[in-house]
Amino acid sequence: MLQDGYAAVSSRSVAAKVGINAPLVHYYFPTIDDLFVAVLRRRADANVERMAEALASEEPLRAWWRLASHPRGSALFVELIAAANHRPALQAAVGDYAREVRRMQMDRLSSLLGEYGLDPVELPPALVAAAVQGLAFALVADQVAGHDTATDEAHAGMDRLLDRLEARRRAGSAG
Amino acid sequence: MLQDGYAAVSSRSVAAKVGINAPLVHYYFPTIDDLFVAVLRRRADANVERMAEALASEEPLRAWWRLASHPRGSALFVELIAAANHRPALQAAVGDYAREVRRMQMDRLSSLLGEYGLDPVELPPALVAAAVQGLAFALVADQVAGHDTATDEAHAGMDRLLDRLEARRRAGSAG
DNA sequence: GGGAAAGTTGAACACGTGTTCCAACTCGGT
DNA sequence: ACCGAGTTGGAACACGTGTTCAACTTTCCC
Repeated sequence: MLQDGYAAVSSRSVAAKVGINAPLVHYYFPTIDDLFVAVLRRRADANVERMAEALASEEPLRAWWRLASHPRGSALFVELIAAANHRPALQAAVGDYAREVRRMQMDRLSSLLGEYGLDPVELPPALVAAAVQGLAFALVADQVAGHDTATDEAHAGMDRLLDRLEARRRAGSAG
Repeated sequence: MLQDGYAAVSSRSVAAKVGINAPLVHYYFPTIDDLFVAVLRRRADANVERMAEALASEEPLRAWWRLASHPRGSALFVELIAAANHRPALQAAVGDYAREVRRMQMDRLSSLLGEYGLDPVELPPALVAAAVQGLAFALVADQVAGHDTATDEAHAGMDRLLDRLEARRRAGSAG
């Protein structure tokens, strides 16, 4: 799926990949949509867990960013989101997942922004959450597509920004 | 394409849409890839122009944001980017376009960040550009997919943030 | 061991796809 | 009138798709 895009996923192609034949994948996943939804759910559940850990960790923002900007993980979600475009069942599942994660992030941010020295009025949680996620997606998407859009610079800039923010939070909690 | 996703675009479907039949679309666009590339280029050229205007306008950041967060425009690009996944020719064209736009944005930002009272060291142009674009994409994508991820809140927050930034720039240029 | 349940397969159906070939048509210029 | 270039349409090819069906094999329980 990461190699050839979601469009290359068919009952026969995945059957060949795992050494069985087509009808058997329909035995386990009656519909191809079911297959996609299962893949999404598996990955989504794992990610919700990891996101919870990240947000509860020592350096929440950095951990969140590391998770969000992880190439393989995000690339798969990009693919699934694209596939969801014309697959209502998958689209609904993606929506559920997006809503859950977004809620987690916003809840945590509401108490976290102050610690990082950010004004929650100037930068509301909904905006920060969407920005972090969107930025990560943009960078990952450009990276996997091979577009040369200064992603290195952006990544480096984000790392430095995180250094400063996490330092500010440490200083605040210490003082 | 916006209704049914890029996967619904076939020689026959577009032929039916314009009241001709399939071989004729191959007469004009020998390959379906050519069709996609043509659509991309048309839209991309228009967008490059609009982006140039936006960046040169009275309130560059707000204009940029308005352009980037425009639902129909961005939704089409989301679709094209997804389609590009397994269409090398289209992918290359998307890359060219992304690179051009990103360069425009970064060039302008390098002289603009200071005017907005932002530190170009703390927030390098590459990061800001990717963030704006990524945020817009995330919001538009969630919106068109119907995911309820507090996009209203995020939009409102961004509007207020832009108000403050543009005000700051006005004040700076006046004083 | 027997029989039921679970698992697995080959063949096929109907369909939509990109694309090609060729015949037909339109239409402007001479 | 006619001819040639540009344009359009019908039919078809080979292919991959989702899915179903009936048959076969394996596994497991009694």
